[in-house]
Amino acid sequence: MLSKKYDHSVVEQSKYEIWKERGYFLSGDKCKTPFTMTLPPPNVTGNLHLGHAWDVSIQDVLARYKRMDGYDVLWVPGTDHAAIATEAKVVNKLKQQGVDKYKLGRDKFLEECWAWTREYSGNIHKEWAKMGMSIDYSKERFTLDEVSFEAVNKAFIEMYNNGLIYRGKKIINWDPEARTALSNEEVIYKDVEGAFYHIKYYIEDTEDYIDVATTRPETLFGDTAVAVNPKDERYIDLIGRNVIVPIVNRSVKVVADNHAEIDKGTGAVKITPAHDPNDFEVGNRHSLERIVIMDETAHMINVPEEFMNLDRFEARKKVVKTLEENNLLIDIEKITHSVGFSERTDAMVEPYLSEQWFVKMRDLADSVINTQMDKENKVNFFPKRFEKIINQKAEECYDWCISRQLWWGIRIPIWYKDDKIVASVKSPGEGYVQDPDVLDTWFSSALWPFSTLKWASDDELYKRYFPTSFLTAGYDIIFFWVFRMMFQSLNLTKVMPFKDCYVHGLIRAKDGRKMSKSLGNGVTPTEMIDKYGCDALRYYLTTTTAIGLDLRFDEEKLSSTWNFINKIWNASRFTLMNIESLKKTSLNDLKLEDKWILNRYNETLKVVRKNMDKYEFQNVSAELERFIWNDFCSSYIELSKNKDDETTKSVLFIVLDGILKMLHPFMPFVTEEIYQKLPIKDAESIMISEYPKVNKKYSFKEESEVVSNVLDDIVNIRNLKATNKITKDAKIKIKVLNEETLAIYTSQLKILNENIVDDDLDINKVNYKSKNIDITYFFEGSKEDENKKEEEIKKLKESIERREKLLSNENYVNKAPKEIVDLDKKKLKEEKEKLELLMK
RNA sequence: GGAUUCUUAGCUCAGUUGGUUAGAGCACCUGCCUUACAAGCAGGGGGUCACAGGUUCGAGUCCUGUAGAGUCCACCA
Repeated sequence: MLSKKYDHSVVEQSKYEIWKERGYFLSGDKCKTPFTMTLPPPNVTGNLHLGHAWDVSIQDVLARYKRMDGYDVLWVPGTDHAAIATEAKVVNKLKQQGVDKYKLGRDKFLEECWAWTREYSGNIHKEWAKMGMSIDYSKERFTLDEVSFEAVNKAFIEMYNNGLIYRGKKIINWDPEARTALSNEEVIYKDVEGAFYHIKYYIEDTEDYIDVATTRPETLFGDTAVAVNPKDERYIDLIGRNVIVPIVNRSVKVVADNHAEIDKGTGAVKITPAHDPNDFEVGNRHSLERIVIMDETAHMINVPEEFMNLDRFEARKKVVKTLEENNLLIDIEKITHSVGFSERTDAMVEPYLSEQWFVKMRDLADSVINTQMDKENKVNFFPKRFEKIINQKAEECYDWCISRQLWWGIRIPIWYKDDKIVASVKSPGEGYVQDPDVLDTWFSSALWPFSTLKWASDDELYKRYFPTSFLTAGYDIIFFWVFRMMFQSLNLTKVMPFKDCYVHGLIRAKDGRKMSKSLGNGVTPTEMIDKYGCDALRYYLTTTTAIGLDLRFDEEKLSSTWNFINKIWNASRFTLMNIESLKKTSLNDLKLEDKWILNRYNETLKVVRKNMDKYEFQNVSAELERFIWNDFCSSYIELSKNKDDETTKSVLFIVLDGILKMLHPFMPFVTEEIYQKLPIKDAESIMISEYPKVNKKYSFKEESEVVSNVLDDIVNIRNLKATNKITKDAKIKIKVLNEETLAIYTSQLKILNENIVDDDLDINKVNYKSKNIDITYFFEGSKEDENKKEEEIKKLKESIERREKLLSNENYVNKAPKEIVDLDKKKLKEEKEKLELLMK
C-alpha cells in the first residue's frame, strides 16, 4: 500500500541505482530499431544549472518514451574538456597559490588540469543521477579521451589533406589574458563608454592638419596610412600626399579607399593594418607596411622608449597626455560604442596579427545549405524557424580560426622541419617538431555525434547507431555547435548527424531577466529538487512552454506541479486500495460509466501519442491533466465508489496503469513507486514496460456521449442547488429517461431515496430539464434564481438563431468540412430540443 | 542595417494543416473537514486574444501595416 503522504524525497530514493544496476539504461537489443541521442556534453568542470536540467529532461522524456515504445535506445553521455574555460579556471587557481602557468610548464600544467577534471567530473555524475537520466554509462565519452582523440586527429588530417584546413597570417580576435586566438563566436560585444579622440595629422611640409578621429589613439604607433573616401571632396586634394603621424613623426601616405565613409567621424581614418581587421584589408589593397605594436599580452612593443612595455590602457592615457601637451589633440568626444570581450576570460579582445590555423568555410557552409533543401536528408528543426537561421548563418560565415595558444586540449597534428609541414598524429621522423597549439574545443564537439560512436575506427557502434535520431540544444549554441556538427558531419560522414533537432529557449527569472550569478536571481536544480522533487521539476520544465520559447521560472507553478503529483498519488492510493484483490482483468458487463472512461482513456492516449511524436509536450500535459484530474479523479473514481465488482476493478486498473505509463517519461520516480504496487504488472519495472497502445475495444462513442451529457446535467443541477442554497434534505421529484444513467445522477447528486417524493409540494421549487432528466427540488427558504430559467432560454434562443443563420449560409454548408457542418446541425437539434423542454 | 520572437483572464502561460460560444495553473468570490486527497472537494466571477486594415462562409490562428518588449547576426575608424 502507498504511504498516506506523497514524500518526493522518499519516493526518489534508491530507484535510480536499481535501474542502473539492472542495466535498463544500456542499449544493444539488435531485434529493435535503434533510437540514438548524444547528450550535449556539459563542461566537465561546470555545475548543472536549470538550463541543463531542462535540456536533459527533454531528452530523458524521449529516451524513456522510445524505450517503452519498443526501440533500442542509445543515449550517449559525456563531458567536454572546454579548453579555454577550464584552462582559465586552473590558471586562476594556480595564481591564487602564487604559481604562474608559464613557469610551471606544459606537462605539469596539464597534470593540474587532469586533477581538476577528475575532481569535478564527480559532480556532473551526481547531478545526472539526480535528474534521473537514463543514459548508457557504458558508452560515456570525454572530448579528450582516446576515442575523441582519434576522431579529431583523423578529421584534422583528412581536412588538411583535402585543403579544407589551412594556415594563414591574419588578424584574429586575441584574448591577451589567456594569450590565445579566439573564433568570432567566442567574442561577446558589449556597449561601453569610450571616446572619439580627434587628433591632428599635419600635412607634410605645411602648417595645415587634418582631423583624424579614433577610439584607440594608442594604435597610432602602427599607423601606415590615412584613408579618405575617393568621393570626399574635402580631402580630394590630399590623396597621394603625405601626413605626419603624431609623436613618432612618421610620414605616411593619404590613400583613397571606400572603407572611409564620408559621413562617419571626420571622414578621415587612420590605418593600422596590424591591429584592425578592416585596416588590414585596406593595407592589402594599398600594399601598406604592417607594424606590430603590441605583444601577446597587449603590452606595447616597437614604440618610442617612453611607451615601451606599457599595458594598452596605460599606453592610451599616456598617448592622450602627450598629444595634449604637444597641442596635437583637438577634442575628446564621449561616445558609447560596442567593444568585444572574450567569452571566457572577459578580457577586452585585441585584433592581433598572427599565424593561425583555419577551416575554410565556404564549401562546407554550402553543403549545409544544399542538404537542407533536400527533404530526405535534411535536419528537421523544432520549431521550424531555426532552419532559416541556420541557413542565414551558413550564407555569411567566415573562415573558422581553430588554433588556440592553450595547453588544455587536443594538440594540432602538424609537424614542422625546416620548411616542411606534415600532418600526422605521430612524429614523421627525426628532427620534426609538433605545432605547440591545441584545437578549439568546438572542433572536437563538432564531431560529437559520430566521434562518440567510434567513427574513427568504423566501429559496429557507428554503423548501427549513426546518424543519430534526435538532438536538443538551446538556441544560444546553434552557431557554436549545431551548425558546426552539421557541416563537419556532412564533410566527414556524408550525412547529417541527426534527424531531428529540438531547440529550446533560455531559462529566465520570473521578472524576465536572465538568471545570473551577478544578479543574484539564480536558482539551482538541486535546490528545487530538494524542495519539490525531480519529478515535479522535470514535468514543469518540459511542459510549461511551447517549443523554442524562453521559460520564465516560476516557483509557484513548480509548486502546483507538485500538487498535481500529489493528486496522482492520492488517486493511486484509492485505486490500489480497491483493486488489491484483482488477479486478472475482465471486462464483462461494462457499465455505462466504464465504457465512458475507457473511451476517454483511448482518446487521451491517441492525443498523447500524437503529441509525443511531435515533441509537443505542453499539449501532452494539458491532455493528461484534464483526463487525470477531471475525468478519472473527479468523475470516474467518484462513480466507482462503493462498487466491488471485478469489472470496475479491472477498469480502474487499466486506466491507472495507462496513466502511470503515459506519465512515466516525465515523472519516472513516482510512477515507478506506484507501478510497483499494482496487483498486475507486465514488467519488473515500469521503465521497461510497454507504452500503451490505442485499443479499439475501448472505443464506445455513443455511450460516452450519453455520460458526457449526464455529467453536464450534474454540473448544472449542482449550480442550481448552490445558487438556491438547497440543502441535502430537500425533497426531490425525479424522472430519468435512461434507466442506466439513474445511478450516476443519484450518486453524484447525493440523492437519498427517502427524499424522493411523487407529488408537487406547496413550497418553493426549482426544476431542471434535459433530454435525460427532469428533476424538481422542493426547498425551504427564498428562491434566488427567478431569472435563471429566463436567462437560459434567452441564451438558447440566441445560440439557435446564430446556428440557423450559419446553416442557412450556402457558402458555409458547401465549403466547410462535412464533420463541422454535421456537428452544427446536431447541436442545433439538441438546442431546439432543450428549448422545447424548458418552455413546457 | 538584416533577421527573428513575443503581446491572450489580475499574474505565469497553453491554444500546430483557419472550424462549436477561447483554455489551464495561481490569485479572487461562495459553500464544504463528503473516510484517496483541506497541498483537497463542489460551484462561481473574470478576456473586443496589443492596435488598424485585408484574405475567407469562418481569423487568437493566415497576409500587410503600426506600436511596445526581447533576442540573434552584421557594423561600430
